[in-house]
Amino acid sequence: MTGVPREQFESRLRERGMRVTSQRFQIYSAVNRLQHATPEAILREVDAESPGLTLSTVYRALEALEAASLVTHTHLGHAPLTYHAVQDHAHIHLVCEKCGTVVSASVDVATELRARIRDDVGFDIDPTHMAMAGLCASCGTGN
Amino acid sequence: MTGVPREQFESRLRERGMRVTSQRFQIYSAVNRLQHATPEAILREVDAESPGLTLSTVYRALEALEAASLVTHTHLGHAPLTYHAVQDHAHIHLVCEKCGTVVSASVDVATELRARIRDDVGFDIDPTHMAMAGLCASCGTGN
DNA sequence: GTATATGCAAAGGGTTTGCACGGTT
DNA sequence: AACCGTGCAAACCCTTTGCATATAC
Repeated sequence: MTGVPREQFESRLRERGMRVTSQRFQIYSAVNRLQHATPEAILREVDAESPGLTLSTVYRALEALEAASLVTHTHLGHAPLTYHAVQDHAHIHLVCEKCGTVVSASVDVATELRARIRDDVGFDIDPTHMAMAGLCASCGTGN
Repeated sequence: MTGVPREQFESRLRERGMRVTSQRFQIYSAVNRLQHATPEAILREVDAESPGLTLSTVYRALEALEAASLVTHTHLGHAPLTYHAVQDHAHIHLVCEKCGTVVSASVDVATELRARIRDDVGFDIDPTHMAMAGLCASCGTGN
């Protein structure tokens, strides 16, 4: 009852000559379950059910899963990297500089910006890869 | 022949009860001189002329200068923070994920995005604080 | 059987902190 | 004279790496 597409998980790894291991699947499942999954949070999540996992394994597994196009990461600023399942990743991350809250916005809001930057500077931005900083609704209004 | 406004430097610090020191002025000057000034680069730059400065002093001075609204920092992703004189800061940083080049764009390109995110999510973004990732002109065209 | 993943522990880069001394006010 | 800033060194957090063992193929 994990909801994670196991076949795709296996084929994407095998296509690249990578091995299917229980750790990788547990980590992949945890990423699918968690919201903004930091390596630490993934470790805790997996370790709660089946102890023995190591942080270095989490890092190496995430690297493998990313190479297999199963997950991506986003830079939130000073905070640790967060990982997402690729299919859940079509959103922009907004981090409040004051309270740290992370809000999501649709990638669509950046369509025009992307076109404009492409025209102006010839640079093709990926607005999901790096969060945008600012003030959230409650912090911005003097609360 | 530094070109750095010394009076403003002094008054902004004094207004906040902070002290004017030679290290702070050297660091502030270096930030004005360098492009994307990392703490390490600032240390090297200042230390070349008058040795003895420490990295921890650089960090603490930058914190002070930032509190005094003389400098700001930008997150470039995995790379160290970069500092800028506030008056030079009105630009967006575009980091190429492939070659690492940092390109600048005018803040104006994000005016509409900012309004849209404010309307949609009530979040007021500061597009200068965090860089945007993507592919630069040469890397994006298959070079 | 062979190559790749894992666990463990140690190292790495960037940043922060504690404390005594020195400089600014 | 009082307080803030500095230098030095150690600690910190996040991430990477080396090496022997275990596991997938």
